[in-house]
Amino acid sequence: MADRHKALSEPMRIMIMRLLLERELCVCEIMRVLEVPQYKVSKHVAVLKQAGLVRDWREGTWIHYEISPELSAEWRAALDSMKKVWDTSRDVQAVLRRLRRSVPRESGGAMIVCECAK
Amino acid sequence: MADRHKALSEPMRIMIMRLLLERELCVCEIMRVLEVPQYKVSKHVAVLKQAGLVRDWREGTWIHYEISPELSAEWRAALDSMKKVWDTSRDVQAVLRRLRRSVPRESGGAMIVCECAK
DNA sequence: TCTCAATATGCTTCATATCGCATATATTAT
DNA sequence: ATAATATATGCGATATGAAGCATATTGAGA
Repeated sequence: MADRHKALSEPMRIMIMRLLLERELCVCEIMRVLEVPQYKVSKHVAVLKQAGLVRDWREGTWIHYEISPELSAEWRAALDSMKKVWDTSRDVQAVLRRLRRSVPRESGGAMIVCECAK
Repeated sequence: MADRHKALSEPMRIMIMRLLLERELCVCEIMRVLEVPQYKVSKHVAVLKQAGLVRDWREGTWIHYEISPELSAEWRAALDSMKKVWDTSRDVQAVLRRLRRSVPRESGGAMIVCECAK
């Protein structure tokens, strides 16, 4: 139980959870919305999975993540309350806007450019 | 915001928060209910205070802690949801029972015995 | 003022977490 | 089989956090 709270005690993981509360996403989408390197997303998402907060499944070459459908009613309600807390943050709002803009493809840079958000 | 979640990511601090959701308590009551040394309670409670989750005030020689009355409506609701999650834990239930039994005074041991719960 | 109870804090040690980077794995397409 | 994309993972370095113990602070009372 404390493990789940610990998983939720990291800014980037909070962001990821908030995004997944919006809709399921693959790793490359998350990295582009948050503008962070791939290994960070993979690792943080692994912590959330380990805590039983999210679930993943594979579709071809990429992997999707979503809020675990096996969460108890109590946890679902708690996440819903936390969502309202998180949404009072400017940073969270900004990231949600980026998500809704379908994440326009990055031009250059050192980051890998994926094609999953067709 | 992540600081508050971080403050809530520690088992003992979750316990303390749950106790304070029941009623305000002084440090010596908390240490006897949880059966932990004084310095631990002081330190953990300091983290909660630093995160703005609790407030303290002095009454003579002892110091009382309570859930901060300045929390936003969102945070209040979130704590209430978390409370329901926490209450599904056997450990939490056991501690709550100990609290309701007015914390019978410890006989001996290395711990300081306080008199605050007259 | 001296003592004691209640609480806080400084310091060291040990464990855990995160970052950054490189590399490994898996899947699809050629 | 080879190449390329998407994702995961192992490792070293650094940072953060908690435990334990000793000590400091504060207030009440003799």
